[in-house]
Amino acid sequence: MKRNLKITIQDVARHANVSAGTIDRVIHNRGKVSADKRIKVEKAIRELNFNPNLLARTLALGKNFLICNLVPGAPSPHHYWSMPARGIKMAAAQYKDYGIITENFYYDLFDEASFVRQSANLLNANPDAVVLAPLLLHESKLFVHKLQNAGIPYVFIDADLPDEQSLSYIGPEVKSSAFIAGRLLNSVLPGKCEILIVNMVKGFANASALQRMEAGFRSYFQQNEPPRQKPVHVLTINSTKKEDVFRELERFYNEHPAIKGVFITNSKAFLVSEFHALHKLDIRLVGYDLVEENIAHLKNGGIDFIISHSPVQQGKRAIQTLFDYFVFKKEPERIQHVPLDIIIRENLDFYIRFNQHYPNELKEEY
Amino acid sequence: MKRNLKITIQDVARHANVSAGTIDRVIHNRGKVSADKRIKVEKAIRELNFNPNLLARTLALGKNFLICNLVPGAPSPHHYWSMPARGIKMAAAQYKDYGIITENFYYDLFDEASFVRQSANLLNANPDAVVLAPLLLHESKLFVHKLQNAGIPYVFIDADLPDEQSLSYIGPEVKSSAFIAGRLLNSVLPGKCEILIVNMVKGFANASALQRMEAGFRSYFQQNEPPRQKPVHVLTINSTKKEDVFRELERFYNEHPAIKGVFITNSKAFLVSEFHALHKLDIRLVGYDLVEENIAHLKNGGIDFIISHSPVQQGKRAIQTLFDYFVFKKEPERIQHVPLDIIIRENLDFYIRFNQHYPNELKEEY
DNA sequence: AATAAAAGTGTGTGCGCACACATTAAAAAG
DNA sequence: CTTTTTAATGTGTGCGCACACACTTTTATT
Repeated sequence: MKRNLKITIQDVARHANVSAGTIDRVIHNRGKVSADKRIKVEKAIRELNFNPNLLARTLALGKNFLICNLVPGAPSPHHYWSMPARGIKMAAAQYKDYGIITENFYYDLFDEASFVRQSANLLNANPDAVVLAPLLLHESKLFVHKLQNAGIPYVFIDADLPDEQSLSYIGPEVKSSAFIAGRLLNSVLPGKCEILIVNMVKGFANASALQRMEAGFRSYFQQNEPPRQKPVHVLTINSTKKEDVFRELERFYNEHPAIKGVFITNSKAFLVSEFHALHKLDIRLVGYDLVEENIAHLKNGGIDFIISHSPVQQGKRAIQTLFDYFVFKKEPERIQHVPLDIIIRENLDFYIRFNQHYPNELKEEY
Repeated sequence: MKRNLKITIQDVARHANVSAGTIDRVIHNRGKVSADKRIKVEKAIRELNFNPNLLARTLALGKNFLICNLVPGAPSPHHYWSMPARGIKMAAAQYKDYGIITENFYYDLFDEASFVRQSANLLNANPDAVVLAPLLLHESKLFVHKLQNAGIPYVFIDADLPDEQSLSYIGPEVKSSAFIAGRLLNSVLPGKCEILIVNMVKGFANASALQRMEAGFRSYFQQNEPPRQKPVHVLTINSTKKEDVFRELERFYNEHPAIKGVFITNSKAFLVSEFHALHKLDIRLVGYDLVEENIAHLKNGGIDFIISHSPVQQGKRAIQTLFDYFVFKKEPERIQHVPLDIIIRENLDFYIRFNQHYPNELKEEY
């Protein structure tokens, strides 16, 4: 516990034989500074390795930035969308003293009207930046254009709209992700069998992402090295309700008894796993997202692999990106692909513990 | 960009009809405060949801904490130990304004004397806390006891000494890690073949960790579900030099031609991969750590899986943990196991980009 | 040469907090 | 009922910075 030995503006001022104000002018190249003093100051800054104290700066500025998040609501704390929300919350806590304020607006994935409503509410809040999960294609585009007109910067998480002018996209490269799913699935499959992709969609969520996923997955089985080259079927179910899924699976499996591996393109792999358990089917499963139910089925062996797109990190990084953008004026990378984490029973617990439950969860006590 | 709407001590003071000084006394329960005022103040704090501004607090306190790190030196920027160092640097940059100062002391993994020397230097620096990679068992214990006597808290990264009183251990659970290695290796192996564990050790680094690794790895093959149950050999090479390794491998493979899978317990899997390439051997490989050479061999297919213990995160988390400990007086968890990340060719790039090269790398410009 | 207008520079205040100090009220001692 | 002691409370300063303002030089204008 030592006393401060930091270089301050005053130190630089003394060293350059000018006043603090001049240092300030040089740093922000505001106002008039004579050439010789400017040079002296720059020299002093270099020599002393002066680095402005971000704390003091933030305090003095007293500026606040309002970041509004428009993401799907999470019906329960174990729902997928509670994870990005958690990441956002963590980052918000971390940066709150720096003037970052966040406000969440939740919409219902299956209710376009709710998106429209909430996006209007969001605009009313007059944000400085927006974090958006653009899962409803059409509505998202309209909304984004409004942001564009209002000059409000925005970042996408989870899904990208490559044609739009977002500051950044933070999320997976779904094609590679699905390719990996193929590789993992194949590694636990016998040489000869058939494979199924299961889509569950209500409405027209993000059809293009689904297509890229399918393409990525298929491309693994189209290469004919070792024992790949398996028939790949697709089953699309217009619901995520258990009874609907079970009915459709039953029908499909009856017609295709050679299916030995299934790839589920959303976070509902556990439903398929339940079905397999019920009918004592020995079928291997790869799915997405570490939601509570998938965790359970990973543990009991019903699911072989889960690919996780670090949803918590996505939320966190979105806020960090905007923070850097505002405070450091740092232009972010247009695309920030998240890791494609391979989760199996054995590394599950470590992953969850380290990534989800980590601190900085605001401490209000002292 | 809004003006501040934060609750300050002054707000609380007005609301409770007392002066700022009294609020301060209540918050830090320092000095004398009458019962009724204390209650009023506490009520006001609750009602206004007052939260002290960490920035202002840090600024006012002007305290500095010196964290000294004693870790192996990295001969090149792609060496394994440059990664924890990077994490430390990142976290140090993040927290520098909060008064966290870090200083690094590097020792040579294969030179006990260097450890002793550097640990003495470190103590001279009079640190408030220490981050230690206790890879030299004996010397580390001696050193840690000195810290203990001096009342200096410390955390371990990468390896644990469970008997010591460290604030926290941040690193892998090696047994599970090796078990996963077994599972992954087996997934790319034919039903019938033999398996090899390769240890490369100079001196007696951390024999116990090696043993736990072996045990974890073996335990996978001792379960007799599907097609496990393979003979597991061990080859220990007292060197990491290419010629030594090649010679030993050649000798061993001649005697054991049925080897089809190898598990390398340190970060030198690429050496074995090179050997395989040279002799056109079709042998599958699992190893540790995303060092540059392993990355290359993952890409060219010579290595099938790399398990990564998030070395960058380890360094980062170590500093974060100490920061929370000092600033928030938060007692950390004794064990913080890092994720056991499974890296294959296809998720490699995403992993590296996202985890290693992320910003907050100090900005020294203006 | 006298004045006006820039250009260049220094000073002072406040951000929210911690802490030393000054002040006042109440209790103990005489 | 004073005087001391002690408990209770208020005030003022500084942390490092940004920014408004006042001030002093130059330079341009007539």
